[in-house]
Amino acid sequence: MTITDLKFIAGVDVAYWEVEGIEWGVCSIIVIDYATKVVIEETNSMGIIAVPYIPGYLAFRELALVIEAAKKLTHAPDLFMFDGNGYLHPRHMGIATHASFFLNKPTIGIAKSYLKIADAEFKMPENRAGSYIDIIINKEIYGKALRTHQGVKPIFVSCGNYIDLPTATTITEQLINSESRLPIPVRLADLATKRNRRLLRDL
DNA sequence: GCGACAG
DNA sequence: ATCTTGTCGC
Repeated sequence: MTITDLKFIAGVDVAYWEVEGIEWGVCSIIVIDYATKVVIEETNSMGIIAVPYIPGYLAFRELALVIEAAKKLTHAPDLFMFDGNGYLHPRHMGIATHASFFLNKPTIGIAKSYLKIADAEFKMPENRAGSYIDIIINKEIYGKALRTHQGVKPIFVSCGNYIDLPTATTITEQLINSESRLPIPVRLADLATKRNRRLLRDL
C-alpha cells in the first residue's frame, strides 16, 4: 500500500442506545477525499446488538453492522480507519484487523484509550503535538501512543492490516485538524453516529 | 473475592 | 459505550 494511491478514506464508528431492555446500535461510515478532506459519502446501518462488550472482543459486537454499512458504499474507500485497535491487541486481532478480512482493504486502528496487554505499560509521549512513543511488548512494536495536540491525551495508532505502522502513522497525522485529537474520518463518523442515534431513537 | 477493562 | 450541568479555556 502506498500513500500516493490513496483517494478515498473511510472512518467507521458505532453508537448505542437502549429501548425497553433491548440494546440497539447504529454504524456510520464517512468517506472523505484524502487530498481535499471533503466528505464524499455516508452510509449507515442499524440493528439489535446481541453481543455484550467484552474487552478484547469488540469486533464480535460491532462487525455485523460495520459490514452491512460498508456494503451500501458506492465509492469504494482505499482505506478504513476504525474507532478501536488493530494490531495493538492481546491476539493482534483488534476490530481494525478483524474487519480487514471482510473489507479486503487496508485498515488502521485508532483507539482513544489504552487496552492493557500482558501487564505491559507505556510511557506517556511528551506534551507537544506530534510526539509519540512506540508501544513495545516483548521487543515487538504493537503500535504507538501519538499526541496529536498539545495538552490533550494521546491516541493509540496501530496497523489494522495490509499496511505498515509508519505509513499508518503518516496518514493519521495528515488527517488531524484543530477540531479534534482524532483523525477527521473517525471524528466525522463519531458525530454521524450520534446524529443518527438521535433521529432513530426519537422515532 | 478483587481489580482491570478498545467501545 | 452511555447517563448528564455547569464550567474552564482557546
